[in-house]
Amino acid sequence: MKRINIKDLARMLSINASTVSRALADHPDISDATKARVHTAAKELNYTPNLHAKFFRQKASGLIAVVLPEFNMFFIPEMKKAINHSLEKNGYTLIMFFSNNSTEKEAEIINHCISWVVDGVLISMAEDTNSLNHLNVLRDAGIPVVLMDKVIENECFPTVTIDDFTTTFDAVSHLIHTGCKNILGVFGHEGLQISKQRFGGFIKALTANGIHFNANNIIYKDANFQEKFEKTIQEALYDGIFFMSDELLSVSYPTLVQYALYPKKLKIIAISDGTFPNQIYPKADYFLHSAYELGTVASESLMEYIQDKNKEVNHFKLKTYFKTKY
Amino acid sequence: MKRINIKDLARMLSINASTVSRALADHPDISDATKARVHTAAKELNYTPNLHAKFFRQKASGLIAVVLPEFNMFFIPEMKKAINHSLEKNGYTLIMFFSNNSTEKEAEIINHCISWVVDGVLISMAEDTNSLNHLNVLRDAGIPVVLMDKVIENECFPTVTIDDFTTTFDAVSHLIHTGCKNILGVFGHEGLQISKQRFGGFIKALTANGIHFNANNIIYKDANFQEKFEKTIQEALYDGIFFMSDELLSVSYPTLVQYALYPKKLKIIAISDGTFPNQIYPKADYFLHSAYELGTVASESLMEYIQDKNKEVNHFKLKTYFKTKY
DNA sequence: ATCGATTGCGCAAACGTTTGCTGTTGGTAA
DNA sequence: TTACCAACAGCAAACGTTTGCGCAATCGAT
Repeated sequence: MKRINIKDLARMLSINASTVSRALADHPDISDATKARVHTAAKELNYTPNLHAKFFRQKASGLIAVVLPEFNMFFIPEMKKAINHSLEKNGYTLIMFFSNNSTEKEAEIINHCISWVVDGVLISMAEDTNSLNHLNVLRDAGIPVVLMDKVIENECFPTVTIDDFTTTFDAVSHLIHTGCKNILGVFGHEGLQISKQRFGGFIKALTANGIHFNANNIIYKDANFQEKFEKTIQEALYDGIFFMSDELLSVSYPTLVQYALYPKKLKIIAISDGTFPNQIYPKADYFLHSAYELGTVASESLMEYIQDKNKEVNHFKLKTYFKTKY
Repeated sequence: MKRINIKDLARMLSINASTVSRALADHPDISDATKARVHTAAKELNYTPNLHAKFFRQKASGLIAVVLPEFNMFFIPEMKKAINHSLEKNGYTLIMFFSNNSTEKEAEIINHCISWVVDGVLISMAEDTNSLNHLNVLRDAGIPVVLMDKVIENECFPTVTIDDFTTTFDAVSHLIHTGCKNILGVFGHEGLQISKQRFGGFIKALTANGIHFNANNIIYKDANFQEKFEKTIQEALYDGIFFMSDELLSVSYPTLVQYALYPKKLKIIAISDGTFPNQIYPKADYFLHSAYELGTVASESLMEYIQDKNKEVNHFKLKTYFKTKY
């Protein structure tokens, strides 16, 4: 069945296409009577606008691209909800892209964003991305960008993150203050800036409390993390473990229970949005890194940059909250 | 900075826009020399095509819409990966929409798909959707649709699911054969067809094994599921629990451990893609409902319907596999 | 040398929508 | 009455890309 368009409607109502367009857009130039006629006809004939034609003509799409390293089960769903909520409120539509933690793919996607004529971009960087040069095309095209969560500190693009250093410092200090002396820090991909920041906080917490740090105190995520983790916890007698993320906690947890370490023999604390710590028992302590809050702040911030293209670049650090069981 | 388009390129190279277009598309009519000139110029000047103009002109977008009830942490990420993988292989691009389990929103999205000029739709229905009438607009527009996972059985639209009845029957039978006599079945939203199907298999398994069924043997998910579950497991002495999904297992699990029921006092089995059962210890038994396989089959099936619009409607039931710990 | 086929490119229309401008009414104030 | 303004709707161009068609030049076979 042929798809019906504005011209068809116009012909059938014996009015001009421009009138139909304006009527559908509730333009003040059009009388209520005409608007009513148009709307009923549109409903009747099941008219659906062609968005590509619309975006094409308007030279704007109302689309906001969200570029993420992976479609992770943790963090991402909540963050996406938050972003979507605040975008919809402002009349924008979200469109998601995944880089699969590949810098090249990330660069491709960014060019793709221009092809999509997006009005703004929210991005969380891939693991091994260590430069922001591939974002310059967006700046050149006048498309605002906000980096979030997995970012690279810089002068050009605004960022929204948690205070990685301080949060980790606080989390590890908490372990120490509750009696832990031999702490293992479990970190994400070594190249990530957030890993480095959090590692910094980790070290600082140890040294500030007079605990000597050595290589046994730390493990990074890599291809065969599970085995490495299993080996590690058998080698030394840890009394506390810090997990940099929900994901790391979730893959490590079964091993901890299997070796009867948790909850009896050691304490754990994580930086987490609270998902996994509440899916186990006893529930784990964590510093709440709210995915929802991060998504909200990042997208609202982006809205501001869209409205005021000259708004000065700033860097937002979200607060984190200590959450304990019960 | 002004965005550069095909006409700009054409002007600068003193050739026609159509030649540029064909050169970029690697059309055989264009000489290799010209193609080279065009490509280098395009790269040089950072040309990015305007997709909306392209899709608009072509009257096709290469877009496949995936409509899902929610951005769940279970199942969805894997399924999305599978779909994306097979779509990209075929030159299509995935675009996701979420209905938030609202039938109205679902209908909205479906109209939106037409506006997006998508070439096909993969859809998993919202909880309370009980008719497929809102899909007719797609059929009228000649856009192929494949229902997956959370479907409604029908004659018009192809479906891809697991064999809910049999899988549940097998899962519950497994509990019984390993000695369980008082089994609780935990099901999703009561309105969902998959809940009904799985419930059917549940009953059948009980009665086939001479176990009398009563209201205490079953609990459906609703707003305050957690409390209901907690109350339920205290009231009767279950020796086995069947969970219809990963999600239900994950929200129930802490309670089971808290009351020291799992793993000592009862067995559990779930229909799951294996995520959560492997995030706990001891790992839970489950019937593998492979999200990846479902995504793959559904999208490949959709490709076929796109290629052959007259392909007969069929209903695919995926096999499930029993998975035990270790 | 002739004819037909092929190669390489240009011309112009078309896709559906929006929007600046123009024009026609009818009403109101001077 | 004249002049002006508001309300409403039509005209036509424009957005960037693709594509059917046409045409000239070149090639190969006879």
